[in-house]
Amino acid sequence: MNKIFALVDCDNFYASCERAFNPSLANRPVIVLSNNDGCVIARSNEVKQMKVPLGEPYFKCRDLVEKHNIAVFSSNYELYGDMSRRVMEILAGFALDIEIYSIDEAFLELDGFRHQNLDEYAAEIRRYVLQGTGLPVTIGIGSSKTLAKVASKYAKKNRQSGAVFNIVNHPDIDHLLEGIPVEDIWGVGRQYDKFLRRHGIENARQLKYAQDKWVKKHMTVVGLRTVWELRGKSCLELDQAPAPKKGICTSRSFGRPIETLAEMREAIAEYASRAAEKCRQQHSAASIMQVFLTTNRFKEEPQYFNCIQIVLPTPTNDTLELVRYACRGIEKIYRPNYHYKKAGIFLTDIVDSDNIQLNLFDNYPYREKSQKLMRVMDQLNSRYGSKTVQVAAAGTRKEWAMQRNMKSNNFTTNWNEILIVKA
DNA sequence: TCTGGGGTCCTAGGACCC
DNA sequence: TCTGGGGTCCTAGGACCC
Repeated sequence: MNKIFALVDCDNFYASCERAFNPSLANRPVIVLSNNDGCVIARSNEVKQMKVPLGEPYFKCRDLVEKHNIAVFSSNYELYGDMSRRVMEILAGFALDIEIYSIDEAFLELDGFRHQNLDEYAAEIRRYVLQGTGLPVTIGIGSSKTLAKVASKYAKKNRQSGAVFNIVNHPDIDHLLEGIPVEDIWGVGRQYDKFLRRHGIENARQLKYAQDKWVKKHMTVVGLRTVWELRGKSCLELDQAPAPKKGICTSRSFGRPIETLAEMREAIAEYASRAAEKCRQQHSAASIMQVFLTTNRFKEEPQYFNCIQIVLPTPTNDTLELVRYACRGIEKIYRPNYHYKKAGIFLTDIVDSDNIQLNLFDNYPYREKSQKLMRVMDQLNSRYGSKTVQVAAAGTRKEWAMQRNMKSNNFTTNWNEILIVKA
């Protein structure tokens, strides 16, 4: 029997999160910017209609912002992360199996509910999420994850048909697929779009009936799975317990160019401690650390990029240890007289932290003590907000830190910033 | 002035082994 | 002239996702 998947997708997630706590935005166009207030990464429907593309540099749409009185926000990941958690909690109550696919999307397996009216069931999910969080969602239902994605895309593009679209028993799926351009299919990016169009495949229906052999040859087994999924044959299982990450990256552009080693050391210490935190969160330890820095490639000035790989004597997730190696690394690749734009840390060769092979010549005498310290640090930061406790090497003034001049409050995670309702 | 950040999977080809 | 056959592991690069 065919499976049944639902894709629940929050509408304009970041923009909607801002709206949820600010009723005056209800009828005002909203955009949310990337780190450093660089690019537009979320747009309310009004802004989408103005044809502001995703990823547009902010400075290029300033005029439009002014003209249409668009509300602009720096990204507030603490808020979005917490709102996401709330949405997922509600969704988990509606299905036996759920895959949290991204911050604003989840797949539900609805096989067990096939005897119900799925459209009504989905509408009910939607009402609950809206009531519980203030966030609108769109739900697509299909017999494979790819078709569920297609259905949700269709619902978003054809608003008049509602925020729920069920493709499972659609009388003429092929006709519907004909109206879906290939680049709208999950798994078809820019390159494959160009390639397919060169070969006369322009919509989902044409891809659905492409030859298996040809697809596999040019789009690997990944592409072939997409094609089979379009045919309604489910090839992608629900992934309920995501594996720990195999690489952990923390990198950011600076609020202003860095021109001294001292500041660069601070920044890299901060990124290293953030990477260590992420590592501990998933109970991992890293065997290799890469440290990199770069100038601004958009500017016509001397360019420099470099990267150094450090093999750690013993796999570790210890902030103090990682910060020490990171600083040593950056000192080796730092060259004076450049304007640096960005730096970062990449941890790889990740292993389970409960299962670390200690080095016979382990030169870190405080390992056990330090682990206790890390636990306390993590607890404090989780309870009182991130960076309540941090390493001194990361500095205190941080004039290089990213700019978030238009950030909203952390309404749900910080008592001091909670929403106040006036009588 | 101003251009984000963090991941996954697959394949081809080279090194190396017996 | 002729120069095996079959593996595995690793890496770089290319595609994709949000």
